[in-house]
Amino acid sequence: MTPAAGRPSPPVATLLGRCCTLRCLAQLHARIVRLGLHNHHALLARFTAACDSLASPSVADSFLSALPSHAVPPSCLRACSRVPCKPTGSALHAAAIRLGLDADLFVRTALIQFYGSCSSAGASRMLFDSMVIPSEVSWTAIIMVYVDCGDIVSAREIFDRMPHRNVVHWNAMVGGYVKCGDLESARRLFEEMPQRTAAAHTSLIGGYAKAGNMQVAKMLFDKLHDRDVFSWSAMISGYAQNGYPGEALRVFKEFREKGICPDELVIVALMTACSQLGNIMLAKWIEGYITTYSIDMNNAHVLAGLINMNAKCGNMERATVLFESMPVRDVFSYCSMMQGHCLHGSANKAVELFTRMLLEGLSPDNAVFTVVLTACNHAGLVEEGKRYFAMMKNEYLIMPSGDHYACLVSLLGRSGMVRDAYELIKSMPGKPHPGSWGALLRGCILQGDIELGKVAAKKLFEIEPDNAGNYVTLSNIYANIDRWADVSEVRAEMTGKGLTKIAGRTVVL
DNA sequence: GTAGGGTTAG
Repeated sequence: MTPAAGRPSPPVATLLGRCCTLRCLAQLHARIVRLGLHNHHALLARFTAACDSLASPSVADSFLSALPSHAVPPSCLRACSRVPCKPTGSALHAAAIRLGLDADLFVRTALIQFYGSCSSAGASRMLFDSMVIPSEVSWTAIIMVYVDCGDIVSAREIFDRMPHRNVVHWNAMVGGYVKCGDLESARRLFEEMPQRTAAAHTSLIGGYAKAGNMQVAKMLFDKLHDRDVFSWSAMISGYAQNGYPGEALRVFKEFREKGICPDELVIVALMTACSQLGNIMLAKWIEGYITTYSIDMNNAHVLAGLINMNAKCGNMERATVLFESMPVRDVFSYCSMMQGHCLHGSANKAVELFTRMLLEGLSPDNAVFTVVLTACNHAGLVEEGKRYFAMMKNEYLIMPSGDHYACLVSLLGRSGMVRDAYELIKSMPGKPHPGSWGALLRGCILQGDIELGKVAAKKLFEIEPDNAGNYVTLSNIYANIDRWADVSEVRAEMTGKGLTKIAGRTVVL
């Protein structure tokens, strides 16, 4: 019995299922060819599935000539769409034409998706238009191509001229409106649906949640009876995203009572809520919960969430273990770690991490600079603070925001350099920033610079006329040096404007 | 053998 005619050698087939690196895939490919199994259908299906899961256009490319089969182009094209890799995808297209496979429905649909993924909606459309009878999936593909490139009008035109629409088409169109932020149209189309699916329902919930409208999101959720893990996670993350961690937790509790198996996204949403609460017991419980349900801890979102949650909840040891275990650290994980150190009084460690991040060749973004400047401020590192501020502007070409300025002003002010801080504020472009003037005022109080403090306070009265706290702060400055006449004057001005100090709020000097 | 919904950090 020749190998090609016989059953595939079990080891190869089994190994393909387990294959998780390109190197392994290449070795298996060599073995397939050596054993003459490259025309074996079942084996090819496994091979292309492995190509698919590894999203490897280069593998697809190099194996193309050796594997002329119907099964290859669609899965390889999917790999090219995911990256996306236009040269290889186009080469596959050419090969498909050469092999006479380009009219195949699966190949054609994969090509429509591929050109869409590399922003060539026009090419997708030409391929679609030349189809005699597009499959249902081809219709979805062309709608999604237009949705993804933001051309909702063309998507709708296609949708309207469809001879037959199935639920997936409706879902895609409703989801398209949600994606482009047109909730009105999404809602209208949703109401027109012959069957309102959980998928369309969940799209809408996500859209309203993203727009910050949790009332409508909740109303839609209450109406949805066949809730699945998607709809629950949309609600939990909606509440968490909008700063209602308590509500998020409440919904999660309800979710648990239903006995539905959580997935990575539910966990990510839950961790967002926990980070806001800073509840270390809850954080520990969540990690246990993750293990119970075999959630993928190596999932980038899960890992980032875990690091962030532990850092925010004060478990820096755990956060550090997770951070160091990452095969490749990114800007986000660095940012979470730096923030955690900053929050828990180890500003110097945050600054150390920043320098390590630069050594690793990562490019800090504006959020990272906010954290590192905050850290310098906490630790009183004047020289470093000035240096990073200049680095941000000159090396990374990031325009400093009001918050960046406020950090540096605060740092200078607290270190006795109130006049420098004042010069810095005066050099700020744009509208006067209350945070920076407030930081200057606090610096003046610390340094006992009454004259400059008055300037800062006056400026704050101007830009925040309704903020009673500024008046209180200025009157406290006078009170500290026994200038009671000035205290009464400021108080009188404040009450004259109808402002009263908010009960329970104290300004810590 | 293909398609549609929910994704973290400031």
